[in-house]
Amino acid sequence: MSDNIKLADLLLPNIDKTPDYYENLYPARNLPEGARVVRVAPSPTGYLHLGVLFASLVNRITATSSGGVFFTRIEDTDKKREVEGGIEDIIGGLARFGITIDEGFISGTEQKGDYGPYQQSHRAEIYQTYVKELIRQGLAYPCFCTAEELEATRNEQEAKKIRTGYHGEWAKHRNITFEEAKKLIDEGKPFVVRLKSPGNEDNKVVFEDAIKGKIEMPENDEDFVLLKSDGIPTYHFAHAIDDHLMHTTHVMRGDEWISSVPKHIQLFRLLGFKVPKFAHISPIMKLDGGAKRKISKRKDPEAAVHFFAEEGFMSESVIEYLMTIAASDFEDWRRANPDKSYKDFKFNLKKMSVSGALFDGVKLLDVSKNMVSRLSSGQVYGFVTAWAKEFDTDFYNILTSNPEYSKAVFAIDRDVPKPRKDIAKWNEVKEYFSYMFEEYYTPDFTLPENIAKEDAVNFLKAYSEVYSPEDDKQTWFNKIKEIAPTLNFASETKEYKANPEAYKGHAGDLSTVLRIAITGRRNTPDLCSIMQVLGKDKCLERIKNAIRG
RNA sequence: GGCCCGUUGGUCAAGAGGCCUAAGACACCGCCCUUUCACGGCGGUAACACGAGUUCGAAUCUCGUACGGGUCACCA
Repeated sequence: MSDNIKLADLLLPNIDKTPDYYENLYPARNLPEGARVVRVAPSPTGYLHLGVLFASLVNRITATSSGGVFFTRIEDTDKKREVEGGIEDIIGGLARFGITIDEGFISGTEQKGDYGPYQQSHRAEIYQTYVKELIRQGLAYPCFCTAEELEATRNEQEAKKIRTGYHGEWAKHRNITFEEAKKLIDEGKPFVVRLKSPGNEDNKVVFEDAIKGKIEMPENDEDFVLLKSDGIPTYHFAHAIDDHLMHTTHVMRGDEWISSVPKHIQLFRLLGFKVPKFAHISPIMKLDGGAKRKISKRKDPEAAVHFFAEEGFMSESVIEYLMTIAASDFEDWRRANPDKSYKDFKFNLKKMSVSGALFDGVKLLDVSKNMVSRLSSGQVYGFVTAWAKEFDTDFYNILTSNPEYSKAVFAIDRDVPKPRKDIAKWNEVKEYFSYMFEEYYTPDFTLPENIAKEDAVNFLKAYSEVYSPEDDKQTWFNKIKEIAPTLNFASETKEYKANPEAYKGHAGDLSTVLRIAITGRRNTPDLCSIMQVLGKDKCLERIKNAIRG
């Protein structure tokens, strides 16, 4: 028996399977030509982050566009950083944003698919089987260095201005013998398994990134860690094994991984795996002071996707906005296909930006206003109450105490050919329609400077005589026009503009008076509709109060 | 610092040697429409980081500089 094989048995005595076992267990997928198998592999270290949502979206539409598969995999190899409920938060969050998952974790607790388990902490035996094979082939070895020793090596390298890391002559245990290893093991010394890298820094590894194009980097010569001392793999190793066994065709992830690609390619080749295609997604940036930087969980509220729910953004609006960042041709497509789902958009990785986009909250607002404007009053009622139930129970109780009235309020200037585009998110609704609810209404009969108080009062008196809650828009305005001349106001705006000295104002000014009396504001949606919804009693009462001053 | 990547108006971006006197969207400004405000329509301000080179011709190719970003763990 060779030393390598003895070493492998010494290090991993309980592993009795061989890679062949798993190769047979997870056969190639039966998919049509061109179908892409992609995944998002979050680590449950916190809540769903905007960047993860974005990467998931890009993966999702890539799978959809190619008739492929999108799966999730939980990368929980770092138990120290794990957060309770993290899986549920992330996977559940994706679901709430309408990102459908074909395979892997489909909720916080359920997984489906033939290539699982989809959680790295449950795949230890698989990883160890492959590591054992690498050791047998002399491509991996145990390293007994302590954190202190590694630190000392680093300091020495820095002092000598040499490239830091565990490589070449600095790789202390690279040529450890079976006997030496056995002795240390018998002493109970912990160890990690490192790759015995055959790479040479002077060689170049070239790969074609589906987003960034051709990238050339020095070959990896670092004997990086494959298996940590707890027997769990590092990201690099788990990535190679999992994406091979799960038959991922395109690895699409954040571009912070680019610098690790030489390690990954080396691993795939050494293991005899087909190297997948890589697509590195640029991060969403944020302006901080004058500097652009990657959006950060710690500093930016909008980094946590939960922020958007609290603000009352529809998840569809956030997705729609993210699509405009993801694909430069998406907005053109949207104009041509206003009613289609973004899922019908033919996504092309080539249309992704090579550099990171600044998160533009103003643009999100615009996108969102357009989305909201397309909703019916019933839909708005559903969304607003769902939002208020969680974030504004007072408002929720008022809305649901009289659903028909609430819906009528939301129907104002809505269920019409050209709906208004005023509301972007649900937390604006209460303020926007505050005058429609007695609980929130604040009377304020402050008139514009060009209208005399006396005229306003006289107008309101005259108007309350002829007012009828049954009036349609035309009749409603005609009544104002009829009163206008009696107060020396022009009935028609054009008359007034042609001869402004002859009048005190025009009918439009009088409607403003009425508007202020009814709503306490100068600007509102259609006043006639507002008065119809408010009803006769309230209108008359508010007019009366205004007259009284 | 080493190694990668990037740099077109305030923002997102089109652009792959002549079609660029550089598209479109958001934002901003003006006008029109209009009972207010929105909507809508029309118009406007505003950009190829800098310097060399290749070429008849460069936003597009090459090199350098500057600036920005990423990465250098038993974290992902």
